[in-house]
Amino acid sequence: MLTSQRKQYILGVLSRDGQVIAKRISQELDLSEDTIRRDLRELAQEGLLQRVHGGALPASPAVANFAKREDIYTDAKIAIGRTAASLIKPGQVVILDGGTTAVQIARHLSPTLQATIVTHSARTAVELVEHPSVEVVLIGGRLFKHSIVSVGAAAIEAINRIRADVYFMGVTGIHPEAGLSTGDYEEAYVKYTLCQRAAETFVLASQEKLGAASPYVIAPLSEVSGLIVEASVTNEVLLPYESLGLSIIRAN
Amino acid sequence: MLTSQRKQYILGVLSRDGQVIAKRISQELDLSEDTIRRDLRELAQEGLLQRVHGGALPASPAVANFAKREDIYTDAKIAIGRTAASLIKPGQVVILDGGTTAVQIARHLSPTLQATIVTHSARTAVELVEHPSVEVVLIGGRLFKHSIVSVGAAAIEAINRIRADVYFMGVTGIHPEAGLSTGDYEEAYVKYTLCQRAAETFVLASQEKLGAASPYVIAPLSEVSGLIVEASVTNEVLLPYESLGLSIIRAN
DNA sequence: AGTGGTTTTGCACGAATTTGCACAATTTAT
DNA sequence: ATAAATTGTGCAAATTCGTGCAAAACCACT
Repeated sequence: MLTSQRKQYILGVLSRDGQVIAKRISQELDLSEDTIRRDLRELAQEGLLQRVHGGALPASPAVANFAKREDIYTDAKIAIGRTAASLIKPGQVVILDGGTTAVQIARHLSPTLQATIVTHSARTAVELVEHPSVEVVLIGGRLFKHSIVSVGAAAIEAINRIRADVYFMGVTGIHPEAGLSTGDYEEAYVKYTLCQRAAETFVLASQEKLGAASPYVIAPLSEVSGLIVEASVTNEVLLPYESLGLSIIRAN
Repeated sequence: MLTSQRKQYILGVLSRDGQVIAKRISQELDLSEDTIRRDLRELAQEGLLQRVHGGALPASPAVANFAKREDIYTDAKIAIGRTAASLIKPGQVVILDGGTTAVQIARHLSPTLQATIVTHSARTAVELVEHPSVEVVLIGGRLFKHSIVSVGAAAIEAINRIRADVYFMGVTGIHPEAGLSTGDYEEAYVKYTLCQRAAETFVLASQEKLGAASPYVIAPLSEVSGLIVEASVTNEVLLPYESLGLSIIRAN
């Protein structure tokens, strides 16, 4: 990777996340922290970012506000997305759901990762076009406009042709007894089918989803392998899920 | 290998990979790094690329992106898009292709139009989410990243389940004898199949496509109903197409 | 063919750049 | 207040760069 590309990458992370953490970049790119720190120093010299202890922030506060405006950019979703992305191993076939958290996963895939990403979300697919080395399989069907995902018989049929290693599922409700649920009937079927076709399923469980239930049940919690939760969730809240045998992955 | 060929090769690598690494090129072509460096220096002098330590990057990534974005908004494409949109009647099943002109069609659909839009372009599908009353059917498959469309066996199979009233086809070449052509092998098959499944096919024929030919043939001109061209095209240029019995629709 | 001039190419060598490590100083967190 | 993390600096190794130079290839013309 060329030096100027690396700087572009850093600026990309900055505009995506609204912040840069030197240590994290060095891990993502497999370079020493010294090198990243040097880059940050130079970029700060050019006025492209503001150096702070531990990393960097956008040069002008206006940029930060812009980045945070959409709800895609909440810290929790970024953290969950990054954590989910880090679970993917080279060569795996991964199913990404629709929704803003899934978009964050797509954005945080290691730029050198070689994998196949299956998605029924046109939004996620468009995001993945930027990634140089992942193969993308798009599931077609009737478009459910609210969340820009394919649903219906055609989608189910296409999904049943796939066998994936892992599925990152987005939901609107996670409840110890009611299980996983969402707000659309067709979408619930699609999510259930995706879950069936993946060896492991992890649920993207931002704070407000825990303990909630939506009208349409996707599957009981026994069908999934674990939850990816934000760091701030208390152990107490997670207890019922742990006792169901789910592995809990904390994002950081 | 001739010097100018080598430079072409370097530019080819640059546009494919988005980067050039001097050492790698010298190994691939079995030449000294000095020679490659000289080439890079000269190409940079001509403004065809941007020299960086270790290799080279596109002349100006910002400019390239900007041009790509700007590309959607040429007057001709807007006019063609608006004209194509006006041809759609309520209740029809319409196939929209990928490409920037198709996006313009999507944007110019009457907001009260009730119709079904079939597309294999994730980009076009996302655009149509804004439209309140059209039903969208997304064709899935392997994602061809260059144009963000689904291709491959899965796409062909899904398309064969459809019967549409009209298909608006985008191409890169329209030639009286060579017929319709495009730059990707798989994409040509998808376009051909879409054409077969539509009662009528109109080709979105911006000025520069007329008389041009690309490597992969989609279909002869006899397979389509007509061309939608921009207003400024001379009658002379259109004569060969009219004599083939194609109806010519002028955008305005 | 031969010849003189130009271009291209590879090599040598010193300069510049990049990168990772050690270490001491500083900041942050517990 | 003490421990942990982060930072800047100096330094050495590796890579890359530019320049000068000579051999080879190519070209135009006789």
